[in-house]
Amino acid sequence: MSTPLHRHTHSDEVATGEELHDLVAKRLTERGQRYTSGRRRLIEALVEAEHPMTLPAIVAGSPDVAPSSAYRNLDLLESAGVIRRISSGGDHAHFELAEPLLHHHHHLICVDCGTIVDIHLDDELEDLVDERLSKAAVDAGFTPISHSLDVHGRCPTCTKAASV
Amino acid sequence: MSTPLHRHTHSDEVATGEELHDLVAKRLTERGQRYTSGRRRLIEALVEAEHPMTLPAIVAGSPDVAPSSAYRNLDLLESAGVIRRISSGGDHAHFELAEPLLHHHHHLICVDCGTIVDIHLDDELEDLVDERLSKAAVDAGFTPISHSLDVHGRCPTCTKAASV
DNA sequence: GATCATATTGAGAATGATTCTTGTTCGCAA
DNA sequence: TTGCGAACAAGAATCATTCTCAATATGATC
Repeated sequence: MSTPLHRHTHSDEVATGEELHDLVAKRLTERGQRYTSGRRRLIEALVEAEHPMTLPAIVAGSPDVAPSSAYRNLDLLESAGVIRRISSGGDHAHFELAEPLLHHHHHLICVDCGTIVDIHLDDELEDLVDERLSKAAVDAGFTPISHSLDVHGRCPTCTKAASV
Repeated sequence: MSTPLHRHTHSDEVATGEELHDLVAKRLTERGQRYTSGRRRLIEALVEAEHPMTLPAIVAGSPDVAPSSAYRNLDLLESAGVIRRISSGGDHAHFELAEPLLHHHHHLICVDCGTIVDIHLDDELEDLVDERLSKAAVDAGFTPISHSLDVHGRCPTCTKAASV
């Protein structure tokens, strides 16, 4: 027995533009919470960046976002399932849009500077990995929710810097 | 082109007992550092636990280890490649023995309590994943070093607690 | 559109994990 | 032994994160 950890989303299923914000609003409303302008600015920062960002980076790029609110709202958006926290990249956690808003994908993480870049695996391999991991989890008594697959290495910039 | 990220280790290649400590000592000596009793206590705690541990857990279990020394030495052992830091599990980072001292493996991480349990995939799948990830990394200009594969879910205890 | 109850905000204080500092101790080599 | 540098431990300092609370914005209801 092995329940799939996720359903692969295809290009046309990923929300974009106003549609994306509607989906976020819906998620929050369902939980009795509001999609305020502050929260929207956080989501917009993540959409525009097109790669996972740290909290300081988001705050630095959006002058109207107070740090204390950023911490609070990033937590809230995470527990609403709208964004995802990635803890492996260096000092700070990185945030990205969660799966219905973005394709299922994995990460290249630079061990030197912490930069994170998205990568995709083909569906076939993804399904295989998914199935095996679910099985292993269930065998250990765990209830699987999702999986993450990271490659640790050096980004182009740090690779050059290291070879000097 | 895709360089393997790691070589699979087999049972008989994993160092145990005194052999393991010799290997750690060698790694440190190569870097002009000593394998002191304090550092040895940390390694022993990780060997005995048989699963990744947080720093507070290690300190709590080894009365003679001062927190400030634990931080310092865990960092040092990590940069010597003897232990590995896992950042995804809850508030605190977890530590485990690094690969030549332990088989290549992956983790089940409880989203509620942060507990981490090791799992293994068969070599065939492992090689396939490895190859595809390396290719993706190289295509993006990254120099791959290792990969990690985590399943996020609920441990048996927290699964029960959640269903009440 | 005015009012109300409540969710949300943001500035700064409080917390708490991690890192630094310092004087002391230890380990290795001569 | 003796000496030198590495390593140690206790506590101070730092800094990211969380908490507090008065002010504000929001959406529902009239």
